[in-house]
Amino acid sequence: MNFLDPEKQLGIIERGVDGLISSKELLSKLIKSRETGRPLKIKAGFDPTAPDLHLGHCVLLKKLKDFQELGHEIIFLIGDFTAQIGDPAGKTETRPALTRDEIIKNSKTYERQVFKILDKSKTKVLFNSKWLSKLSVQDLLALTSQVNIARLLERDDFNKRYKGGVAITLKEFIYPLIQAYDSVQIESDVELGGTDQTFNILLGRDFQRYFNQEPQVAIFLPILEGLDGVKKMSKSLGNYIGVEEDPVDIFGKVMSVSDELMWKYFDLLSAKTEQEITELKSLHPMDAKKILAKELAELLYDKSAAESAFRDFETKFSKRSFPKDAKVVKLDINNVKTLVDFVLLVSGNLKSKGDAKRLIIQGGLTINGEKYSDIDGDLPDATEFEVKIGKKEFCKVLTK
RNA sequence: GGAGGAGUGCCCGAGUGGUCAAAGGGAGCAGACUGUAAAUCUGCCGGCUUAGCCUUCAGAGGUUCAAAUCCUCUCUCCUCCA
Repeated sequence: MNFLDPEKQLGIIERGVDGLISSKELLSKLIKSRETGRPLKIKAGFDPTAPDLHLGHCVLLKKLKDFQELGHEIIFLIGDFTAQIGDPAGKTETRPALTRDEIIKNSKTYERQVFKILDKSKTKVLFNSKWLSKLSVQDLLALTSQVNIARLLERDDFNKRYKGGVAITLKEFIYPLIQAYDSVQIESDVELGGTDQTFNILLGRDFQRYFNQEPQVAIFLPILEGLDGVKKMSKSLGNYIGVEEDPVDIFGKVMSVSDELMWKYFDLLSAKTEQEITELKSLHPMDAKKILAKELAELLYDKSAAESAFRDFETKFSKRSFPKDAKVVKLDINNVKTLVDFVLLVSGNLKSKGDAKRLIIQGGLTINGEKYSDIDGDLPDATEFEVKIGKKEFCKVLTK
C-alpha cells in the first residue's frame, strides 16, 4: 500500500471535524504508518438497536470513507454485548434488551446501509461480545479501579443530570468503561464519534495507556441539523433524510433544507474540495442546492438514479408539469360517491376523512389542472385523472 | 425499608366538579408569498353517517344529575432519607 504524504492525509482528515485530539499525535501515527506500510486501525462503534441510518450518521461514515480511501483499516464495531443487557433507566435512553436474533437481524440491516457509503471489502466488522462475554468480574473491577467518580461526573450529560436531580444508573457509569475497553481489545489507532462521545473516547485513551498501548487519537464529528434547520437530525424528530429513502425523496428533502444550512451539508457530506465549495457560493443558492442534492443521491445510490431524481424534480417543481412516472392508482369509480372518498382512496398520506376534507376545503386538491375546493362538488367526467394532492403528491388515476 | 412528588391529546404543558374534545407552545397538514427554499402570514389540527353523535386526560372500580378534576385500589416514573 502506498500511502499519501502524511501532511496531505492530515489535511483531508481534519476537514469538517469538530475536534481532534491531537493532530500532532495523528501526524506521527500517519508518518509511522507510511514508514512501516501498516494501515491505521480506525474504530467506530455502533449500537445495533436503531438500524435506520440517515444523513446525520453519514457525517461519520463519510469521514470513515476518507480514511478508507487513504488506505486505512476501518473497524466497524457493533455493540451487541451491551445491547443484550438493555437499559432499565433513563427516559431518553430507554433501550429494551435485544435478543440474539434481533441483534443479528439489526446488524445485517446496519451493514446493508453502511455499505452504501463504505467499501465492504475494506471494512472489518466486529462484535464486542467476542471479548466482553469473557470479561470476568475481576477484570471489570480492575477497569473500574482506573476511573474516578468525580471524573465521570464531569461528563457533560452526567453533570447536568446530577445537578438537575435526574436519575443516573450505575450501568450508565459502567458503559463508558466498556466502550473504552473495546479500544484496548481492538488496539485502535483512531476512534471516531459524535461530540457526545467525547468522554468515552478519551477514556479509551486512558485505558490503552493503562494496558501499555499507544493511546488512540480521538476525532469528534459535528452534529448535523435536520430539515427543520434547528434540531439535530434524528429519526424520532422526523427531520431526517434516511439513507434508504427513495432517491427522489432524498433529492426533494435536500432541496427543502435552508440555504444557510446547505453549506454545512456541503462541508460535512460532500466530496467537493473547499475551493469548489467556495466557487459554488457564487451561484444562485437553488442551483448550488441542486448540485448538493444530486451528489447526495448519487452517494447513496448511483449516477443514473441521481439523474432521474433530478429530472423528476425539474418536472414537478421547476416546470410545474405533471410527472410522467407518477404512481398509478386504479379505482372502481362506482364506489366513489364524493370527492372526499376519492382523495382518501387515492392518497396514501391522509389519515381520516377530516384530513381529506381539510385538504379539499383549503385548496390542496387539483384534478386535471383544476382546483377542486368544494367538498360537495362532483368529480370531472373522465376515465383518467391527473391528481395532485397537496404540494408533493402526484397520482394518475385510472377508472375501471 | 421510610417520607414526599408526578402520570393530560404526536411532544411539552395549562386545567382542581358543569361553560372541556380540554388553554398555550412545538411538531404536522393546507393555502398565500417563493426557489417544493428559509423566514413570515392565514387556516386546520381525536373520530364519525357533523346544527348532532361516539371515544379520550396512566389502569380498574366508586361517589354524583354531571368527573381530567372527588374517593378507593393497582401500575409506572421521579426525588430525598436509610
